[in-house]
Amino acid sequence: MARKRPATMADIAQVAGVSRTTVSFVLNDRTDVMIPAATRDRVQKVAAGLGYRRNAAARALATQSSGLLGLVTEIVTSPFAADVIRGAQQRAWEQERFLLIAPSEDEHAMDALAIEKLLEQRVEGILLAAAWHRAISVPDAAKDVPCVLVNCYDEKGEFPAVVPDEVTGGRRAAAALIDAGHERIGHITLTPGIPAQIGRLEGFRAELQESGLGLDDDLVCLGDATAESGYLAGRELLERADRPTAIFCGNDRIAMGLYDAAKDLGLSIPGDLSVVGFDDQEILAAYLRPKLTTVALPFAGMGAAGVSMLTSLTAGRPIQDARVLIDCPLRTRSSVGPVIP
Amino acid sequence: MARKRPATMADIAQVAGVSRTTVSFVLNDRTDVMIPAATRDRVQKVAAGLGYRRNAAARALATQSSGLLGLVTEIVTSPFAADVIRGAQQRAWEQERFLLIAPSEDEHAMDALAIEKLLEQRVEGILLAAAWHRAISVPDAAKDVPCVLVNCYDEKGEFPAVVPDEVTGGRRAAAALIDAGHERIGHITLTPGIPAQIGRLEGFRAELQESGLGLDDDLVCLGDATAESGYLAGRELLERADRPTAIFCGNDRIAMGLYDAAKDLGLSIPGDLSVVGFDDQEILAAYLRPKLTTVALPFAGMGAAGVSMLTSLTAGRPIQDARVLIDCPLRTRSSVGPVIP
DNA sequence: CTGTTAGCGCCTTCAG
DNA sequence: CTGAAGGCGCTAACAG
Repeated sequence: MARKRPATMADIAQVAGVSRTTVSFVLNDRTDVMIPAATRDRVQKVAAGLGYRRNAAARALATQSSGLLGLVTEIVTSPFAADVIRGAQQRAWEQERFLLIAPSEDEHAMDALAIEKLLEQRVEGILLAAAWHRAISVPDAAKDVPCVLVNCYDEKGEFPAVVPDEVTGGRRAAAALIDAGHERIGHITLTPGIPAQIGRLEGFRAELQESGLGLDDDLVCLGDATAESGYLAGRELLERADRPTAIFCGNDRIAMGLYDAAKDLGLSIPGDLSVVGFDDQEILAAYLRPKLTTVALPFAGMGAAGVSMLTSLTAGRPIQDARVLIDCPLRTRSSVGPVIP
Repeated sequence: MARKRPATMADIAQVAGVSRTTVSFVLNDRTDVMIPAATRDRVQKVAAGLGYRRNAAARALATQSSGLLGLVTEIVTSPFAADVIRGAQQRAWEQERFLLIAPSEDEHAMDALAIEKLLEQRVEGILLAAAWHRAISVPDAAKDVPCVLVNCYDEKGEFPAVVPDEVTGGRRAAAALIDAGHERIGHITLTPGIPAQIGRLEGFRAELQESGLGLDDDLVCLGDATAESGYLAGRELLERADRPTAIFCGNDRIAMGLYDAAKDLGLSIPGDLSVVGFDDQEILAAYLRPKLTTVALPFAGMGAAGVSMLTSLTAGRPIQDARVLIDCPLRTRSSVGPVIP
């Protein structure tokens, strides 16, 4: 292990026989100052020779800017958090910034402690990401730097937020079913009252309305985001004499339960029943048999968008929209088929 | 947005009417120096009043220690990377350190660029995590700080590494099947030659051997880690007159393919065939029907263990084992049943 | 016990 | 074009 003290700019200056200023200029590629190519070259050679590596802390101290971004998220409990991290991380890396992650355990408040720690590191901006689309309360400390909400929003609307476009997602689901010729289409909802449930249903209903079909409220069953509820609601809907030929599920887990219900009733998918889910839970949706057609919740995209907004803000560029809706595209697989009379 | 310059120790000193040293002492809770409770209190009050927040960069510069740990991983391409991050992140947080993540895209060399960037941030140690258990070549730069390998190892064995105990995992799978009374047990391997394939088969074979059953080489089919290969190998094994009553799959994806093969042949699981997988891919294993009994690959645990090793090293404490094996526990679900003659 | 004094490594006016 | 000098916020000897 190399034990020797890392080379500093001063070392380079000494060896190259120039001043620290000159070294700084060439190492930072400052084009505004003219430095003879010869000097420039020599400095660079010496730097490389000494194995010079810039010291981020020193630079941060001097420039008063760390190049760090903070991300607070429920990393320990939510599998979705990982995707947000991935997207945010990737975008941050592209922008030559590092992402500092701090875990949040509090459903309600996005731990103030996490934010505090991030602020000590002098992050230039903070991303608060929720595992599921909802309203959160933001600790005051978050106001000390630009702050963007991901997959959540504050009641007062004080912070810019990037959230999934649930409504359009719902429309997409409906459209897929309508396009396949279905007319009796049911829906199993998520837990009543949460933004995802409201938005998805709203879009779903709107699309049906506009297509002239309309939504029969009788075909809307309340669920609660679990496979269990999907199974139960599925049985209920499918055991009716005039059962729907297609069902839009509030999420993929519900769809999974519905698959089981259909199986138990001897109904085949998509022959007897077409199904559309929501979330596109990686492995689940792709591995159900038949593969589930579903609307994707682009967590990585939201993370990336959040970082972009943040860097705009930290650069002093004001944000265009206070609320960015991220599109939820349809992932067509094999659970939707034509109506078979 | 609070625009005013953050308070510094000097500010506190001035307001509290003491020297910066004193402030530093009380704020760092240094017990080795005796400071009157009164002074201590006053300083703390002033600090709180001013909304003081320590400046990590300044401290890092002064102490020559950043409190940062680096993690290089294939975050963009591998879903497993997320678990390593989760485990590492959590452990790092517990130890009051931040984790800096840098993406690796190179299968072979764990990008030197990522390491370079991490070193610029003066991370105190680096974790190199691979998406699948294998040998990697480590860039020289990694030697500038303590470095631990996760889910991989270097050929020369120069770096401490934490890897899954594939062999014991293979034994666990065999034991589960043996305990259920199976005697004709087959195996569909991973891609031949990789550590996981070798280790799992070795453990599997050893356990069978020791139990007196032994492994019939005829019942070992070569696969390649995909569901496709699982299906094909599955058909081959199951169409035999003396088909095995149980099969251990090199991983969960293979098991999924095997499920399909069994289904196509009209064989029920676990009635006609017992199956054990490997990896415990979250959603997949838990959601296959019937749920898959499998051996877990504890990525989060490896990440956490890696961080612990790293902090030991950075603290100057030499590492006990150069190679730590992380246990792969059996996750018992519903795909293993008794032999039905 | 507390204050004074140097740096840590880098950036940035300001002169020469 | 290049050098000298000061400061970013904090820690750590070393005196008083």
